[in-house]
Amino acid sequence: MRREGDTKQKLLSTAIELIWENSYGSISVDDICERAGVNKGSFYYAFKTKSDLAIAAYDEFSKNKRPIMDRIFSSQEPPLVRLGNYCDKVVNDQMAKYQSFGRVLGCPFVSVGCELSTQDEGIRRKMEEIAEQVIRYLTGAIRDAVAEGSIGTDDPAQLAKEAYYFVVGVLIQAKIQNDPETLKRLKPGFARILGIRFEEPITA
Amino acid sequence: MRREGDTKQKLLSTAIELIWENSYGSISVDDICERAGVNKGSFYYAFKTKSDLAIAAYDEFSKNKRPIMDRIFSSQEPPLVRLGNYCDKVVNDQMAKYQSFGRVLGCPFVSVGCELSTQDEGIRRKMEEIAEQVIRYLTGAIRDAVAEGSIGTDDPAQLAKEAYYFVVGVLIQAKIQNDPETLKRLKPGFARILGIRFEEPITA
DNA sequence: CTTGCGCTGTACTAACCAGTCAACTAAGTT
DNA sequence: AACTTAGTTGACTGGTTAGTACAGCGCAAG
Repeated sequence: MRREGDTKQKLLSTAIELIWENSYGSISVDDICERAGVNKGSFYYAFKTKSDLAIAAYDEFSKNKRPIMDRIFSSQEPPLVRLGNYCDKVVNDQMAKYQSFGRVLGCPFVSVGCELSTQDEGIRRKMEEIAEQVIRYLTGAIRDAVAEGSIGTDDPAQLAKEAYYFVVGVLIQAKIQNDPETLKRLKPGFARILGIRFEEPITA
Repeated sequence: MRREGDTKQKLLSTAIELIWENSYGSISVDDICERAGVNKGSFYYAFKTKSDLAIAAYDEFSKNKRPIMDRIFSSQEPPLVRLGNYCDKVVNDQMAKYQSFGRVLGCPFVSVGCELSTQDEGIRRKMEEIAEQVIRYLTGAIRDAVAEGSIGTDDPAQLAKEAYYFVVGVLIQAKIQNDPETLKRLKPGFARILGIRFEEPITA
C-alpha cells in the first residue's frame, strides 16, 4: 500500500486511453476504475471529480509530450525540417493508434475540447491552452523560416494558426471517415498552406 | 391529435438544437422530450432509439440545407463567387448562433461525428456522407475555377478536401476558444489554400 | 353509433451514474 | 509495542438513464 503516486498515475493514463477511444460522456468513473484496477474510494481520494481527473490527465499527457515537441522544434534543426518532422510525428502517432486500436482516433485534445467546450469550462480552457502551445511552436518555426527566406508571410503567428486549423481539420475528418489515407494528405496540405515544399521525409 | 408529423418534426429540430448546444452524451431522451413538449411514449413511437432519432435529425437538417447550398453553388455564379459565398454563409451561420446562444458552437455535424464516430457506426456514416456532399460542392466550383483559369491545380477533388479540412479545423478551434474572431480567419485562410483572392464580400 | 387504429399519456423497470462514507490497512514514528 | 496517518476498500445513496408496457383517447370508415 501507501502508493498514491501509482494509483493517480494509473488513473490518469487510463482516463486518457478510454476517453480517446470512446468519449468523455460515454465513459463512467466506474469504467475508468475497473480498467485501472483501482477502487472507487481511491479514485475520489485522488481526484475531486471526474472533470478534475480529466483536466489533470490532459495536463499530464501534454506535459509528457513537451520533450518530444521541444526536440522536434529545436532551433538546431532548420525550420522547414522542424515543420516536416512535426507533420510526420502527428501522422505517425495516429497510425500507431490505428494499428493498435484499429481505428483512426484523431487528436485526443481536440475531440474532448469539441465535446465539452460548451459544458465544462475547465476542460475547455485546458484544451485552449494546449492548442496555444502547439501554435507557439509553429509560430517560432515559421518565424525562423521567414528569416532565412524559405517562407514568405508578414504575419507568422497568423500563418501558424491557419496551418494548425488545417491539422485539426484533417485529424477530425480522418476520425470521422475512419480512414488512414486521409492522414497522408496532412503533410502536402500543410506544405501548401505554408507555401513550401518538403524534401524527402527526415524521420520515418 | 393524430399529428405524428408535428411530433416527429418537433423532436428532430429539438434534438439538433440541444445536441448542438451541448453534446450527444450529455443530452437525455427525457431532455429532448421535455423541450419538445412531447411525451416519452410518443418519442418511442416515432423513433426506435436515441441514436435513430439523431441520425434522422441530422439527415433532415442536412436536407434542409440543400436548397441554400444549391443556390450558393449554382453554375450561374462565377466559381470564385460561389466559394466566397460559401465561406460567408458558414461564418454568418456561426455568428447567428453566437448572437442567439452566446457561444461559438462549431459545425453540428462535425462535433457529433467526432464525439461518436468510434461508438455509433450509424451516426459516423451519416456524418461521413454529409462531409462528402460538401466536398462535392467545393470540387465542382474548384473544377469550374480551374477551367476559367482562376485556380491552378491538377487535382480539384484533392484541393476541395484540403479546403474543407481547413474549414472544419477553423470551426472546431473557434468552438474550443469560444472566440468569434477566429471565424474571421476562415475566408482569408480558405483563399490562401485555394491560391486565390476574394473581392469585396458579395453577401453580407 | 361502433368498431378499428394511429397516436398519446404515464407509470414503470432495471441498469447505471457520480459521488460518499466509515471501516480498515500498512508504513513510519516514537 | 503503541500511536499516527496517508492511503485503500467496497458497500451504499439518491438520482438519472434508455427503453417498455399498456391503457386510453379521438378520428375515420363502415
